Amino acid sequence: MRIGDLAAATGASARSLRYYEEQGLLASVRSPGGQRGYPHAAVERVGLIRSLLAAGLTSATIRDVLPCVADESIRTPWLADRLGDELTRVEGQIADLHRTRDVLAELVENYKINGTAETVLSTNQA
Amino acid sequence: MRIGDLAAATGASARSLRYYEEQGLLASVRSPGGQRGYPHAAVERVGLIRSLLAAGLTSATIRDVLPCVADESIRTPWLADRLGDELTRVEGQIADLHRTRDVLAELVENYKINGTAETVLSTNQA
DNA sequence: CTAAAACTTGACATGGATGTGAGGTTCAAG
DNA sequence: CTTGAACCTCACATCCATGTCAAGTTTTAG
Repeated sequence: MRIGDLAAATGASARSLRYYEEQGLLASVRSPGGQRGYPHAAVERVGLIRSLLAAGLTSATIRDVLPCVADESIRTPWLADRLGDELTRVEGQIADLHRTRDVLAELVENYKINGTAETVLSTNQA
Repeated sequence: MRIGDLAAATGASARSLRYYEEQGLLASVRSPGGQRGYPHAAVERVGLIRSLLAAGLTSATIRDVLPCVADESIRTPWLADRLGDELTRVEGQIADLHRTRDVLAELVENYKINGTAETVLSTNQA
């Protein structure tokens, strides 16, 4: 598939797909004329990339952590640690987000009951 | 308390606190000489602001959504919707993050077992 | 009174992913 | 062959919370 198709299939802009490639996250084979071609599996790959980006991983981190693309498996224990760290970070992020959600829910509640939102708004540490 | 104290108490930089004020998120009373003073409750307030920022709300949104600071209660139904939207968004974000966490966990697992991470890496839609 | 620490405003810099536009090439279809 | 859509590369713009630096003022402690 060509870049436009992949963009349509993933929701990522063509610009972003080129960027992912530039960052070493996504491979493509070029047509004789120089245009990018992607295997069908690229759709999932892009989904993964976007998820990780949305989770706050930086493209450099993703490159380190994501298997292959370029030079397959430089499996250092350092890398394993890295992965673990990111996992921990994301889990913390989820916990924080949970608290934030509760705060928002509380706001919504107070909003409904009286119109004055007597915000208690406790328990948050960024 | 003065800005330095609040910064120390919250982990936010003085720069950020001034920015929050500039954006209408945080109030202060000025000393005769023009320096900012905060009530004790500001600590919690800043915590809340930071949580919401971390959750991806923009400072403009927070201003809209957070009770008072400036003109208390312009309680339009529009605002209630807004709040609800953000709540929904954050909940979606949590769900996505959950999936991402699982993916990361999978990576870590594969990493431990064999050294080759045969990434299946399914089920993600940004 | 004085020096140091803390604060003030203002402006410019940063990062990271993405948008955007120019100017040119390739591809698919008539 | 021709045309228009899709693509290419480069480069600069944007967003938004923060960092950072400069030059000046206020506060606090000695």
